[in-house]
Amino acid sequence: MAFENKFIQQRIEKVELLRAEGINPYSNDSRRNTTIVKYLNVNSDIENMQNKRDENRNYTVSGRIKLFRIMGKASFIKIEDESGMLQIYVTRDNLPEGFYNSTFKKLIEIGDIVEISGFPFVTGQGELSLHCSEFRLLTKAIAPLPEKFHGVTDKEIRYRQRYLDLIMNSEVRKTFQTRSKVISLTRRFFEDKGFLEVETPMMHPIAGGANAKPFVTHHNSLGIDRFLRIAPELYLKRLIVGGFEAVFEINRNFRNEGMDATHNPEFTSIEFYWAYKTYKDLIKITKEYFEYLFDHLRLPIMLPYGDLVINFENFTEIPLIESLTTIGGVAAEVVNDKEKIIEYLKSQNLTVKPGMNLGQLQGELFDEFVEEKLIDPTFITEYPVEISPLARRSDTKPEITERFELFIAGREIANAFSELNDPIDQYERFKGQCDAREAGDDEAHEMDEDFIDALSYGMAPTAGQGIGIDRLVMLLTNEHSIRDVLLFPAMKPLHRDEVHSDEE
RNA sequence: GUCUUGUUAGCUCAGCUGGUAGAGCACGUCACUUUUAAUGAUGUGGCCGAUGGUUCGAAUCCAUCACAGGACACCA
Repeated sequence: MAFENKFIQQRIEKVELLRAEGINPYSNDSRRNTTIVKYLNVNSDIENMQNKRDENRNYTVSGRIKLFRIMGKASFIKIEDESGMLQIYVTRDNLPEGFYNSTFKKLIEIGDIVEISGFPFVTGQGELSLHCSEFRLLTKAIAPLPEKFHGVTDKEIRYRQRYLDLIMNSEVRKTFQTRSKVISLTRRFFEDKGFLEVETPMMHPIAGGANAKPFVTHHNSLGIDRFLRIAPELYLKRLIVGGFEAVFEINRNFRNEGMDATHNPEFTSIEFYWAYKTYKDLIKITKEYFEYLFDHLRLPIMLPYGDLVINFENFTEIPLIESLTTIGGVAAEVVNDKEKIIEYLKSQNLTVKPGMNLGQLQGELFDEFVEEKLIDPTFITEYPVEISPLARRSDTKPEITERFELFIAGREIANAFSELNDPIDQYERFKGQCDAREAGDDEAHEMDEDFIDALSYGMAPTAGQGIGIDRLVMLLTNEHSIRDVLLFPAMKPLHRDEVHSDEE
């Protein structure tokens, strides 16, 4: 039941006492005329003044009370707004008769949002503060804040009640400010290159564009199911067919899979498609993009990430097959022989799913022996065609595709390729995926005949790329769980009986 | 999905081999007009995650479940 907690009860009584005194505990007429950081900057000259004060200046600031120190007839409190923290000096004799003793000391407390007017001065301890001459309550908090020193550290509380985390941990706010900047810079970078931002459907009749299981939702008036999109790829390519030559979309994808430190059911990506370009051009623009981000976010080229230091001037390129031997340490005679790969994987105590083709086995070798070793930014190129159902074949080596994935800190950050625009080849590859689906691979692509129709009208040679924004932000903010870069990460419901279940 | 660790006051945490539950902060009362997690005195505050079991007796031992963290498996 709401409000049953005894501390909350106590505070609700204070709300009633305030109302009885004619004070609105949820006032709506804020008169703030500066932020805390501006106040601190504008008044930084006070400490050089003779009395360390200037009673002719007057400012009104607002914020949440974070610390409350009563010392008889005077008090120090600290209030915090989005910009920073400020100390306020409150004395009985500078406030209306009786206010200090009966209202300020009794009914105002940590967590309340207040508005204070007064003049700047520097305390004996040397802290620039505000000498209060007018004190107003703006919003009463009836729930007590967590402990002032340790704050809230319980991850479950931090994720489920993110607002509390944000109140108590100012560095969390910084992470999300950085995230916002990354998205805004990404948008500006591509716009400046002439890309058009577009929005394509989130509800798909066929979930395509990636190997993943979709969420299903239902359209009542049509009486049909729809899939939450797993990727915008096939729609963006239809736009290239339609004549747009450079498009991008920054938004959510949904995948019906497990959750862990690097997976949330909904995640943000940018996908961009660029006509008359190849994956080689994408490598160039990707390097440029990182340079742009690092420049505008003022990040060091030698970026610390956990125990690692990543050198963002050391971008390298290596074909996948080559990486298996030079980085993965797999013998050269093994990597192109299906039977030898199976033998090798088994010798390393790895289970091999039956029925895998050569390309899939090479992918397995890469995942097992190479991926985690790619710390500095590495473009792995030339992917086997079997694991790249939407990518264009190399003109000289038809068994591989013009594709790369970018790895940083042992993790995939981007996936890109010259797009397959041969409608018949695309049709055959979809059919291959359908066979895999029949054989039990529930993440294989489905046939999308409308997309084949689109390609039949001719899509200019095009290169396309997707970048996982969440993982990119993790990297740039030195966070190691995707939940720490999502404001409201997916959590299981606390009480099963409060949610609908289709089990009965 | 598997393994593993955790869940005790609003928050941060103690609680040993089973014997009626503890601290700090917060909150209440008192003192204090330059403090820095202010200080001193004093008091209130608990369905020990849930359900079963073992036992004369369970926060503690056992089982099941829920949620969370970590690792592995799969994926981006």
